[in-house]
Amino acid sequence: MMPLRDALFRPVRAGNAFEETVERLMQAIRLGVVPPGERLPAERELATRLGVSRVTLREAIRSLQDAGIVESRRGRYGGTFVNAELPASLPGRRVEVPELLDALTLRTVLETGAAECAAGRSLGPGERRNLRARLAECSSAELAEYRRKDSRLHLAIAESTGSASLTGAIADVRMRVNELLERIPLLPPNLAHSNDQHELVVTRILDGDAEGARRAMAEHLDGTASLLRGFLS
Amino acid sequence: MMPLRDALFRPVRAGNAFEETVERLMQAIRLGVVPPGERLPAERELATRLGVSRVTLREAIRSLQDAGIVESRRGRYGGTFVNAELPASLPGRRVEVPELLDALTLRTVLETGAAECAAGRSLGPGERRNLRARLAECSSAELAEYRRKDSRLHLAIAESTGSASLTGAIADVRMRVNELLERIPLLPPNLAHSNDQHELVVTRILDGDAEGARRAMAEHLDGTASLLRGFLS
DNA sequence: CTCCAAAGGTATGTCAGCGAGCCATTGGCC
DNA sequence: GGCCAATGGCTCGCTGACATACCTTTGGAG
Repeated sequence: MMPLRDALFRPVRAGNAFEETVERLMQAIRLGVVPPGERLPAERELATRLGVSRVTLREAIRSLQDAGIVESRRGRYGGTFVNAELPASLPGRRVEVPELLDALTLRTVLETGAAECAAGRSLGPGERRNLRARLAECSSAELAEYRRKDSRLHLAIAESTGSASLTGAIADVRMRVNELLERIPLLPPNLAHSNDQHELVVTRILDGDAEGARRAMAEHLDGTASLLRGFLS
Repeated sequence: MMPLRDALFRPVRAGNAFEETVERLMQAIRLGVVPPGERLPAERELATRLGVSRVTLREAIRSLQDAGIVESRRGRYGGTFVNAELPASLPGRRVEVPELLDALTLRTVLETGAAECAAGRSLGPGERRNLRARLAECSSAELAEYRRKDSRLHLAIAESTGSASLTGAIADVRMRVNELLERIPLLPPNLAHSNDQHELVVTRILDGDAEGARRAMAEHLDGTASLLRGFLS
């Protein structure tokens, strides 16, 4: 049973401002939106965009520095840069099965919906190029960087729905699922299969085949979903 | 263009604790989860569930009292009750078109996905009864209470996916869309048509016809979506 | 009738988070 | 070589939010 009120009277805030800020920055880095070597926006601008004070943002950045994830340089053309070598993430807490199913359900709904929606729009040349570029990056990715490139492709698909809320929701759920995926091994055969599926999804989106894109995405997601259910139950 | 970074470096918090708490309470009331005449959870419990201090929760409740939405009674078996007669909501701010499309896109993805997912599960007798009850309530609703009963039915569908996150996301997006819908008139013919579509969606969910449930929900949502696009563009 | 449990109402001390301003460093431009 | 704009680094006072404790009201149980 999952009473409706539990879903509505859930916590208003996921954590304090500091924690949520760290979470956001990690999201941008782990999902490959700001790749290794690149610079985050300047503190003053980033603080404004995140709706957080510069002091709080700096505390968050500081904790990423301590974790070896970013480095800051002063002076003009300075800034905060994502390290080229990202440290392996620590194993998180134990995950309950209901929590897992919840995340997987939401992911399926959001990502299959996004694929269908993206295919149903008339994409601009920039968007089409973006999709193809992310697909190529993903195919040629090493094992160590695969999850990041994979997420980056999925986010590109989300982005091409034109809905910022949808994109944000997908980013959030991907963070939840990736945290779980990091506990199970990533094997080259899975990776090759995944690339084939990506190709199919992107092709159908570019062809405007909404129903086909949805089905291809559903099949793709089912792969990791059943892997996860197997490993964590 | 909707750069990916805009979707990720969005504000960490939608407002201060007080505002977000008011929003949550309004959500429960406007979406019909706590119907007129019923009692909210006790302050101490509600504050805990919302992850907010009792002082802040009380400020929020106070502002709902001032707006004539709830009333508080002291003593044992007292509490905070939703008023039987809810005041008409004030016309909100002007809405931009991109914001509208964003909300509608997200709604379509979430709700068609939820319908499909609900149909694909084996629902328990309680869930089946719940769906039928909400459907009946909706059919027999007066104009004034239609949006609330309608939302309550859609939330029951969301709930029967078993995913709390999905249910919460649907509640959020419905609040956004309802705010827009309140600016356009609700006519009896629309209402009758809507009821037919509801019936179709629920029937297909109960029959386990996932693809059909999705299509029926998509059609249902298209109705209000095109109405909205017409009125607000 | 009395008591008391459960609910709302109130007060207070503490701390996180904010805004604003200033300092320190750096590298390109003139 | 000197200037200066853009960046990170730092400080201080103010306010919102919180935890905690206590008070007041109410209606049923005994």
